[in-house]
Amino acid sequence: MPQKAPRVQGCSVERTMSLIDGKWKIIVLYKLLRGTLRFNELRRLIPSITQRMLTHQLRELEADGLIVRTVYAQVPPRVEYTLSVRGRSLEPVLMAMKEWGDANLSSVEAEAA
Amino acid sequence: MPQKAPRVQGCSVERTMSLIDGKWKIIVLYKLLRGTLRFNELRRLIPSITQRMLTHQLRELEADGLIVRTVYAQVPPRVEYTLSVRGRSLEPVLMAMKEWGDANLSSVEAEAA
DNA sequence: GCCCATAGTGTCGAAAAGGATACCGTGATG
DNA sequence: CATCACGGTATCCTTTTCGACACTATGGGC
Repeated sequence: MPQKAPRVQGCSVERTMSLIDGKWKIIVLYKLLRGTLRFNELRRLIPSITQRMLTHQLRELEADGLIVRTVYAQVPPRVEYTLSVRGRSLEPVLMAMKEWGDANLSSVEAEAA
Repeated sequence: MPQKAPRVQGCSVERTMSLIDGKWKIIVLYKLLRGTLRFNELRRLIPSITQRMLTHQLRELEADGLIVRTVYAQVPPRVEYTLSVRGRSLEPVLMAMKEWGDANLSSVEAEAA
């Protein structure tokens, strides 16, 4: 691969990781696999995230073209988040993680305890 | 799923992410997919990582049971790192990431620029 | 008039991640 | 005798991450 790295140098795995850095983005993307969600729906699905972090992660995901943010100019504000086509293309990665977690997490915890 | 979460609460994707947090671990695991590597071999494969970070990440991966660290009591120190069985079971996740990166990164960068 | 929900923003500060540099012991090389 | 490579440690520092909390505007319910 030629040295055309614009933001990060390194292999494709390294550059992929730079897009989904932090634990939150993967989780947000995973929750959105099921379909469009509003801001507070995401908050309720990920109880351990704070408002501030969720906002921030959503903005970064939007900037990276992985999700689409739609604002409805209503009296109670309504903002919907959807996976973009590119975001949805991450589905194999997300599903691989979910399946690995389902299959391995309990035993890892038992051994690493 | 019952509330048996020992370290992190949340879904399996969330708990999986807590094991491979940070950009380095995924990359280290990915490099180790090809086979056993020594410390400085890993350093050369991941030029942007510092010694300190590599050491730290390797220790955490070892503590989580994803890699195996073998020390040979030789005069030039020789330490080899190998994926454990559990670490190797992450192969689908790692390969899904690599393939996504290969397929999507250049266009993402073009659009997000 | 006051509190609720929505979808955030702003600020503060702690904690963690990450980088730079120096240092360790050993044996071989020069 | 000085330097090198190996596989790290130790220390210092900056940057980023992340949580807690307060605050915003709007309209509706009480």
